[in-house]
Amino acid sequence: MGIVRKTQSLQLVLNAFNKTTAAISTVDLVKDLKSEINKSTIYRILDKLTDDGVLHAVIGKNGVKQYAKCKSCSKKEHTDNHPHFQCNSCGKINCLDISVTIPQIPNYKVNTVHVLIEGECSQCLQ
Amino acid sequence: MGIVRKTQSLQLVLNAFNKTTAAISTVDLVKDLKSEINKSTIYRILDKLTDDGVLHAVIGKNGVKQYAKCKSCSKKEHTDNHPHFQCNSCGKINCLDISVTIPQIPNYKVNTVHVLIEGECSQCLQ
DNA sequence: TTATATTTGCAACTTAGTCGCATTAATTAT
DNA sequence: ATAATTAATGCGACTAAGTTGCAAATATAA
Ligand SMILES: [Zn+2]
Ligand SMILES: [Zn+2]
Ligand SMILES: [Zn+2]
Ligand SMILES: [Zn+2]
Repeated sequence: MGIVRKTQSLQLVLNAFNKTTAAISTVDLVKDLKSEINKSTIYRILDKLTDDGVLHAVIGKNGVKQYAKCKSCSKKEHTDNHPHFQCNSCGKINCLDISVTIPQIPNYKVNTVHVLIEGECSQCLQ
Repeated sequence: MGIVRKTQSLQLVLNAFNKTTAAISTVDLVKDLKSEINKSTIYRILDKLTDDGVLHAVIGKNGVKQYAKCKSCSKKEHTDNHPHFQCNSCGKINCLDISVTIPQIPNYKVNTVHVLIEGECSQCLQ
């Protein structure tokens, strides 16, 4: 159930993600594109792009979902499993290129690990 | 702004958390106590218990907030910083007694690390 | 250009969470 | 024990995020 047709709405959404390396929250995206795209459409496009391995969702520290570009994922699977950093000052989330060691836990079968690091980003530190 | 008076509603909420080691979502708590406590009251009590270091909030994989008992926190600070495990089958979140190594990241000031491990819990593996 | 199937906009809806305010109940003082 | 004080509660109204069905629009294939 991914993207089939190259529509104007799709282009606008993709443009938004090409303007920044940071993740974008659905709410912000809906606000930014309010005059051009209906919110239902935005939600639907984000879902499809996630299915296609173009975007991945990140849950921020307050439980707010944001989306960011994938680097090496496909329709088949999201291989792109990395930690994220969220700044306490500006709120922005960025993907991190470091790897996480998946801990083993007795009696549990570990599947995926979500790591969200909180702090101050390079922009805000200056 | 923590708990000041020992009310019936407070007791009911505390009882709910004493019945299980797992985290409880606000929605479930509101449902379970619907006949006894108004939902506004539940939200307010959860906030206060969090301020008091009795409970801590955990954001689940879908961004849903859940609460779990703290082990060694106080009104002053939540020292209780540990990873959590969420089961893909039953959805339950449990606190983990393992420690996380906080990675250093160039140009960023790291403050807190949230680790959510997804997989199958011991109950569901049987 | 026409036919087709996907995508979109709209409106209505659901659900989580918040807020102000009058009432209730826990605690303190008498 | 009773009254006074003040925190906590219930209620209702509200906001905001996200979802859904369906008719109209638009991208693609024929
Ligand atoms: Zn920042
Ligand atoms: Zn990422
Ligand atoms: Zn389970
Ligand atoms: Zn915990």
